[in-house]
Amino acid sequence: MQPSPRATIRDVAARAGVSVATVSKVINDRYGVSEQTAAHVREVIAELGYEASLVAQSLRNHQTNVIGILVADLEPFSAELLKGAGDAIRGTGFELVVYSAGGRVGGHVGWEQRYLSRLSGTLVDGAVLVTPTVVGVNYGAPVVAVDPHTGPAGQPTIDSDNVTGARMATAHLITLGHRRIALLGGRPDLLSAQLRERGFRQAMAAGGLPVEEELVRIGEYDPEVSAAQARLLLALPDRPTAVFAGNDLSAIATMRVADELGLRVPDDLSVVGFDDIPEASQCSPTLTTIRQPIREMGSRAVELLIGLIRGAEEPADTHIMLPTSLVVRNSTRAPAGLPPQDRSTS
Amino acid sequence: MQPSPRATIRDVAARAGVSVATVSKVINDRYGVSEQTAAHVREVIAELGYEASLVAQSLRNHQTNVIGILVADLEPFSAELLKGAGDAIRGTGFELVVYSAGGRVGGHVGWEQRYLSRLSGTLVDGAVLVTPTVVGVNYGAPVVAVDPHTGPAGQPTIDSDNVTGARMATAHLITLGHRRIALLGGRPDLLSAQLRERGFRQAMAAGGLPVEEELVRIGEYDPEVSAAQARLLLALPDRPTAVFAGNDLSAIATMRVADELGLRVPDDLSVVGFDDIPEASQCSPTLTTIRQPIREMGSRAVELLIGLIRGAEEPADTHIMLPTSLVVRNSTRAPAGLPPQDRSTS
DNA sequence: GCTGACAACGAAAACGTTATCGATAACGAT
DNA sequence: ATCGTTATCGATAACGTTTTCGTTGTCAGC
Repeated sequence: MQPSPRATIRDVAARAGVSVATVSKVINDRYGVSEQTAAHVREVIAELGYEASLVAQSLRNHQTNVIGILVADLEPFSAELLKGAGDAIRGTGFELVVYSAGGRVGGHVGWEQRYLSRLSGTLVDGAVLVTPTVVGVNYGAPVVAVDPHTGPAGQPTIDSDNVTGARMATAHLITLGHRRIALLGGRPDLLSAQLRERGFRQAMAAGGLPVEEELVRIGEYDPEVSAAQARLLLALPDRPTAVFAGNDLSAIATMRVADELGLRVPDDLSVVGFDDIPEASQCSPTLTTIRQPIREMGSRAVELLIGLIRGAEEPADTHIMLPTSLVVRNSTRAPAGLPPQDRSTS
Repeated sequence: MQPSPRATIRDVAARAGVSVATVSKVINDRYGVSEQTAAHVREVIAELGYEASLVAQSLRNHQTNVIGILVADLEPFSAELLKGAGDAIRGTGFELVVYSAGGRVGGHVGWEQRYLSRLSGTLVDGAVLVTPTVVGVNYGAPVVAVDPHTGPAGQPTIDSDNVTGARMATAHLITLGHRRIALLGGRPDLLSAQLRERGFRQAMAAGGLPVEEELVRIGEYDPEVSAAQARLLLALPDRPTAVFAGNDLSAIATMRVADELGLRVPDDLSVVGFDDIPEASQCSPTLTTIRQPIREMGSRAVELLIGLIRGAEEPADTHIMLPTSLVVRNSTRAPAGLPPQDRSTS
């Protein structure tokens, strides 16, 4: 017993003894059909288990009620962002489809364009681009960028306050009494990495501390690369007493390296991360970090996008910047020899 | 300068001086058009930047070339599975759309049905269900289940060898010399949790060890719940020297609790997990665990599904079971007082 | 009993494709 | 010249909707 090949609007019309136009009106709550017949049609619809074909509707209406979200890879940050996007989309009548480039982006600028040209206007009504390498391109469909590589220009953008966050992280370490503070930066081509480095330097300057370039490394936001750099840092003759890592993944990798080398966190080394991904509160020791409201960034992105799709005339350079905050956990402490002082800075 | 409203096949036909039928044939490499005109049409297509409307094609062809993957939530396991699915789908001509229930499933049996009825036959050609609560339902479109709650029945299914995995994990601990071994099980309604408990009991029996029911707890695969249970376990007067956790998330939570209580892993407590999610090799200490080939499970699922969509007549009870393996890292050791022995069991 | 207004409904075009099938032309064989 | 064959191409119906607009019926008001 194979299932009957799916009822169409014509089947419903025939069965209810009305025209397809009437059925359509009932479905869409359009004016011009008596409550009596409407009720009857609804009965038949339920009886047949009819559901309108999204494909046909899309063709007719020139919109698919689907929005796409493009990510380079599904690391914890993207996954968290997806959750936020998923939260925001519920109840809006839109569906969310996720495209992952599967991590094979590899510094390839413009990966998102390949996807979007195929998709836009035919499969999705708009898209959220996560960490796009290119902004300002006209894709023929609304697009909002989250945490883009390049500065906000031409496209609505969402990110968090990277500069202030980095400043808070560094100030926290300085307040604890650290003086030799290393920076394990992100990928230099990413705007967020540049901003975090800027915040770091600002805080160091404000604290009257010189930035020793020897202690500024590039971890590329990647656990492997960061681990290698951490190994170098901690092998230095006059090694840093604290590390500010560009993201939590790097920070966790750093803590692991410290552990391998017999250094205890936070006793021998303080570590601060950035992002506050779920793992930050799970690992041991739990990680002091800068919280980005990742989920909210996801939510706001789809809300903004849906607004654009519905025709809202946002200025092209809308830029939503969400606040960051310091979350103090167990990976930071005053350096050996100093009594612990202030623990709250934010 | 707004973008011209997207070229249609008719525009191409007009510009190239041929009929739409001919253009269609060129696009789909159908027989019946001379190489000359084909070349010319291709030129015009490039010139206009024409891309066929996926929506119109879907309506006409009764297939969307999209497959859906439904997950309850985006925890690390699902995310990893998605990557595998993404790998497998590249180059097949299918697109992958991800639906996440956003974690609000909450033991609600049948959440997947709501989604699928709207989707199948209209937005997707088939679907992969991750950890579905219901199997054997006819959705009118091909479906394959990954790691289902209930036993394999009526639907092609993919999972890993949970029983053997759990047996290996437990045997590893027994070989190290542990005798008081606790089980921090998963959600009792999940088949995988039941099978892992079975494997645990088999290994204990094989080792001649009694299972003390006091040491068998339910962690529900959830970090919070597991942490609470771990606290109880480790506060026991005669506390276990080793814990076999139902998944890595629980194992990591257990290690954190141990840390809080001043117990050192692996010196004072050995911990084994299950899954081998990326975090398992990142945390400190790194986690001894049972590796499930999660990505491969994702790949195999979409391969199987695409086969079904293409008309392959798989028997409805196809059941692919992938092997598990023991990965020994730094969270296990012989109990205090005993010299370390065998470290390799697999 | 007419007219006008209004509510309820349906016929048909359109959205952008693809498949079928008939039309035309070219050409070799009879 | 006629026929059959083959290669190339185009007109058209269909896929399942929505929307426009015309048709019909009803009824109040004169």
